[in-house]
Amino acid sequence: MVFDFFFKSISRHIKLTDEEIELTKPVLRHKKLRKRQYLLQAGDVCKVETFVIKGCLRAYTVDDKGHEHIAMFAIEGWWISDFYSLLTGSEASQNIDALEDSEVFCIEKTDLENLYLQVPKFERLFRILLQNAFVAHQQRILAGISQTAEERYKSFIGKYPTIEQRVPQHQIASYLGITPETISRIRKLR
Amino acid sequence: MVFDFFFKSISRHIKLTDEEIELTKPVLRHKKLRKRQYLLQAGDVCKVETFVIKGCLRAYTVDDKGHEHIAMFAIEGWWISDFYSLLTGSEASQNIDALEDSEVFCIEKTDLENLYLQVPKFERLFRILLQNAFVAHQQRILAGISQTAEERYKSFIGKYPTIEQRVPQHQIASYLGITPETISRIRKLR
DNA sequence: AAATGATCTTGATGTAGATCAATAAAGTAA
DNA sequence: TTACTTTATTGATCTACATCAAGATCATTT
Repeated sequence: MVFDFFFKSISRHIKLTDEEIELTKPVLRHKKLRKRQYLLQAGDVCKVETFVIKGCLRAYTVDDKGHEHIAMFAIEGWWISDFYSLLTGSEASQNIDALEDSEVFCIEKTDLENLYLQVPKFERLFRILLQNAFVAHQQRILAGISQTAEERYKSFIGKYPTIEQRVPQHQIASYLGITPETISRIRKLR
Repeated sequence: MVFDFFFKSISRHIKLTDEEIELTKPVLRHKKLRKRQYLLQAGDVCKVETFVIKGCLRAYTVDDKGHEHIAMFAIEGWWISDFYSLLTGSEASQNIDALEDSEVFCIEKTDLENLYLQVPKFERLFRILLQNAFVAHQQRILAGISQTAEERYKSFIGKYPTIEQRVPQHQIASYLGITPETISRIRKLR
């Protein structure tokens, strides 16, 4: 059953009763995405928070020179959205698309807000997830301002070996703020 | 009264009843810091989340070459801690100190966790603050991987004019991941 | 008031990593 | 099977920014 992975995932942080599980199911919209398919395009408004059941997605901006800059990857068990757009209702600056054939659950913003009230444990869940994101973000920022390209690349591999194996190197380059050529050269020297 | 600024600040996000305010007051430990005084030193465990009433603090790491890298500033109304250390109880990698004579409220981790249960609105408050931090962090990350030193500096000035006026330029350089010399040169060309 | 330290500026030089370009290899589609 | 696209590699060159060093200005302490 598609729900199983979702509830097993969140059980790491909150324990739901059977009734709470039943309250939650209706707000989860199951969706399949083919490789390269957009979940969100810059300029549209991001209406949903998305949980990845299977596959791999990315959120990224495109600058005026046409270069992509990856804000985040999301694999099984992770959440993804253009959070600013979702929060404020403004146009998304980020695109989100699938790097592999994927399956996700989408939750409408309003449904999520109702869920916070009906099942306050979700308020706790998202606080915890946001706490973890805070730490990860801060480490990424500090890495960006204090480490060399090589250090950041090696640390990425150490932290996210799964992602490194699944996504093309130039995507990782774009996440780290370096060029694919530089990654290639780092790899050559062992 | 020192409490006033605190409750006025958080009222932007949550409305507390008088009873809830009285429940909250006892966990706020008022503290004065002199310029350069440490609130936390790397290696110690961060036990408190801190609200800035007055003044300006910074959280930063020091690398093996002795260079400082500023994770965040905090002025009036902002919160600061080594969040990873606070969360996990591990040794702090960050130092926190005062850039000006300052006044703060410290909340013990355990007190905060009790507060989440006694006054669930605090769960909501911190979820909201963490949401805002998420957005700010992501913007800072994308700036770091997609913009030049000049673009990041100008955008910093636009976003945090107060901090730019209060804090020495080399601190801002250290926050942006550039050298003080480069900032000086950027400023010279208008 | 003198002394010490912090901050900012300016110039000379060095370098990590970007850019550009060409090729090869691997995937995917017709 | 061929054709087309995506991905990775390698070399040559360029540049944004760091590093090093010296001097000037400003603030803080005694």
